[in-house]
Amino acid sequence: MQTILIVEDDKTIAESICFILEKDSFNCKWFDNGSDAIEFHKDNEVDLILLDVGLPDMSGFDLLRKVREKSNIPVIIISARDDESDQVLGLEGLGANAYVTKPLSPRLVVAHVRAQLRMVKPEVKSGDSKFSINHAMQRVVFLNQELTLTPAEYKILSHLVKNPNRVHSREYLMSIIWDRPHGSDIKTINTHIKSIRKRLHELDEDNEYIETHRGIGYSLIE
Amino acid sequence: MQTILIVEDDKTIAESICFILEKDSFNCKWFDNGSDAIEFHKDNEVDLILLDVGLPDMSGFDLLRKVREKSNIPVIIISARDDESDQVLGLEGLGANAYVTKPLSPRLVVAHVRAQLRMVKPEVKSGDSKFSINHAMQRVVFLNQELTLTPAEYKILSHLVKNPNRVHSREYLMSIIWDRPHGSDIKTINTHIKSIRKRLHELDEDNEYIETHRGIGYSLIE
DNA sequence: AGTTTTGATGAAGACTTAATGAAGATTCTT
DNA sequence: AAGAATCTTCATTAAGTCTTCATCAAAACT
Repeated sequence: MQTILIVEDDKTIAESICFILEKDSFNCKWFDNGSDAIEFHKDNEVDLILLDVGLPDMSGFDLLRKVREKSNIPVIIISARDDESDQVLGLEGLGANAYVTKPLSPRLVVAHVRAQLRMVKPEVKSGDSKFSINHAMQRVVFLNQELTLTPAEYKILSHLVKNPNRVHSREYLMSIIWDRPHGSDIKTINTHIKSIRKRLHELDEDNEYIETHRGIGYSLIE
Repeated sequence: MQTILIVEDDKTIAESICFILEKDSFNCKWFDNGSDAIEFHKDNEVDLILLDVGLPDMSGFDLLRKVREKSNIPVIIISARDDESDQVLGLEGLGANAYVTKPLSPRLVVAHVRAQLRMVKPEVKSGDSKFSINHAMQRVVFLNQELTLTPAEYKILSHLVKNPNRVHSREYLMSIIWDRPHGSDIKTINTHIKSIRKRLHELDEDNEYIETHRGIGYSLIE
């Protein structure tokens, strides 16, 4: 599932956008200020940012600048001002991907979100991976065998399989296990990874499929 | 050079947009009607389409539909109507990538064009740098090989790669390694640079990519 | 040339982070 | 409520990484 980060201080707007996004099966994360959003973006996997430039604590442009230091994900700027120089600055100077002006309907925002994401993930490659997912059975298939996994293991591994060759932070993997915030130790992930590795090694003891990225998290290599 | 196809029946607008695009070294091709544009698109390599939906001979939406039958290139819709359902139809239903409404300045249009093209070619290989960054894997790619780096090394090198040909002070590089102030010796950087150099020399022993600037810091040369 | 400053180098030790095995807590099932 | 499965925590061990230090080399300055 793709995660949309929405940075918007107007609660009503944020909520209605989130509502539609979540109905469209996006994972939506809302912040009403810039610094929390940056913090979240640092540790988590975010696929797109919806950014209101009028924030209480910092300019949306500053936030965008900070985000762009680290990543190239699509950013859609939402602005109350129809000011052209702002638009040019955002799009060209700071590397935003789209610029929409208020008033706007949530429906329209989602249309923009989809338009951007369509570009990023053009083809879902179903190559010759040793993994596949039997979604109906909640099973991960590895080397043509169905793995017996616990619910938490399934959630983690199926996510890794859907997004291989990509580092996933422990924080993010935690958020996959639970729907709601849950104050437990981040090291729990280590233990789950350990048991997933054990299961994989039962079928293929020669290869290591899950790679550790010290200080960050794990990735599945194809 | 990239070719932009502009479909717009207002000659003044088209010309001023073309003017700026060509100044920005795009190749710009203008049509004032849909059918000629489709004809051209069929036989030629086009990188982006700027499309006015109010055309004399056919609806811009029909044109978009026809284009989408065979290609996924970015399409920016220009519309005089600020009608929301049109926007949603264009973006979501027909797969446009952006939607801008008149009145608009050529400058702004070009900003949108650039924003779209940036996505298609995510890492601008400006010149053929031997470095690029695989952000998803938290790896620096050097001579098409992924480097195995420690967290500190990754932070330093990826920053150098993003800002090449530019001297970075040790103090600044320190601040990149840690989020919070950390009272350790500035010479630590020397050691990190040493190990980065070692890793680079394993793949290319003949060239020195990191230059020392006595009394200041280091830079990466392309 | 000699002195001083600054950087490079290699290696040791401190520190941080992850893997592991096992025990306790929780949840689910029967 | 008992039992099984699963999740989380904890202590220990292992591995990897960062920093420091001593020494050597290079450049800059007198």
